Amino acid sequence: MEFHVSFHLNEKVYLKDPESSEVGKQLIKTAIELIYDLGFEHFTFKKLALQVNTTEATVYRYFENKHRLLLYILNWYWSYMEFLVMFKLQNVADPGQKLHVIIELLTQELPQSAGALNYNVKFLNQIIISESSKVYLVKEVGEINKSEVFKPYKDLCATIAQVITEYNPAYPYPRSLSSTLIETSHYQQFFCSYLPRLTDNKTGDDRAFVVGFLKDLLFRSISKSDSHE
Amino acid sequence: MEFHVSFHLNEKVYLKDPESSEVGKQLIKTAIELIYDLGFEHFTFKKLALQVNTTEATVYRYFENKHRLLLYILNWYWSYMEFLVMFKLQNVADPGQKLHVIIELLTQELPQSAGALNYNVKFLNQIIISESSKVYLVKEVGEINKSEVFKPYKDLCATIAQVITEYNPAYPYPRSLSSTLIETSHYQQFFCSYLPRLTDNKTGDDRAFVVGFLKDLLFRSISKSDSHE
DNA sequence: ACACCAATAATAGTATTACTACTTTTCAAT
DNA sequence: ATTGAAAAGTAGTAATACTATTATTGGTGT
Repeated sequence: MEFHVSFHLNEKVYLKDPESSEVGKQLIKTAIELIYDLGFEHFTFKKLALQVNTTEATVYRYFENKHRLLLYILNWYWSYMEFLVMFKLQNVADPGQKLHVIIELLTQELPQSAGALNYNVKFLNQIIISESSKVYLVKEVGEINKSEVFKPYKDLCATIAQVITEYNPAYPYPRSLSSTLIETSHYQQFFCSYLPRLTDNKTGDDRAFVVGFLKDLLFRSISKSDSHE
Repeated sequence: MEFHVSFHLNEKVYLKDPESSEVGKQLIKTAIELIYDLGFEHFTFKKLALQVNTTEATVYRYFENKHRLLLYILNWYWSYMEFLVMFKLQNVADPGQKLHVIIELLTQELPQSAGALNYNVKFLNQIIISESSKVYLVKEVGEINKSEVFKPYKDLCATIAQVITEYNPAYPYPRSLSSTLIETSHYQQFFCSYLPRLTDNKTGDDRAFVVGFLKDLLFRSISKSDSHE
């Protein structure tokens, strides 16, 4: 079965919807490749325009700056991730089982098949891991937040938090634990690759290690046993 | 009692030791103020030179680029934090008590009195929270890591991991948990300030909330009770 | 078919940033 | 005083982040 998913991303992220034109779509696809190749700080609109065989001015008609373009990519990712969570939890009744599925989704590579992605999933995943925190760790975060462009992240976080509360209604930190799981999934994978002494990964399989760590962290935190002291 | 602490930071972080001259010291002190005011992306050597009444070329004689300068500040912070941990654990025997002290240190503001800091501690703390991950979330991380400039972070992480192992020798993720505590301390504080819906903070006191969350996370993770399922 | 208009794209800039090469000054040792 | 090394300043360049202006296209109405 083939199907097509699309989200209407907050219009304030872009100046002109990149989905509305062929060049626009090409820009996103190529941006993902370039950000992966160069890293976000070395990525420029000039290089992007060159790669897509258009001009810098054209790129600026779609996005205010490269930060907004990254935000667009992440909005897409967060929306897609929440969709996947909803979808995969459809017929799972047990909240514990739901949480297992969620951890796998947060850590495993996006399925290339599902959804409507011509995007390179491997690259997209690396971008999520290495660059995502750069969209909010900026001086302008307060201003940016006013335009609701972090809503997909907050929604994803709220969705996970709800399952946590379902599992253990008495747990007092469902949202903080959700955001911690998301962030920890990213930088523990990053650490495994580049600063392994910040982890305990002995195996070769980074993802498997991170899944193990996250599940331990999650289920011990929300277990209904009495407090520790 | 007044005392003076100093660390010999890895020479590969700088081109010329800023501690070796009056201008150098002024550069660090002013850099902390400017990075706090402008955010790291808007901070430039030109602005720094202007503020210190010197020239851009002089700043470049101390640091290869602004990324290295940030790395210097963080090296200083990590070294100082590890010193504080060692110092404060001196007469604490119980590993559980030790971990309480560590969480407080990781989350509370640095004591202005202790050490030899003319640095503005309030600013420094915000920089740690908002900018620290930018020193390793870069394409060049592998290359940078070779010169051992992340050693202070790894050491701090190892020190905390050791206390965790002391508390529960069977716990399989002491290092990952340490790095998670450090990182989580930062961005949960950041989220409390700017994206509060990613947290469960209802009180006004961000730090107290984060301390509570981290202690819960830590002690539930390493409690010796049987596994959850 | 042709003029007209709006949307879209390309050209050609500017200001700032990141960095470098070269020159000048300082200041201690002869 | 003279010299030579270290430190600091001057004056650039190339790249980046944008912007204003000019050209091009493509669809309407007559």
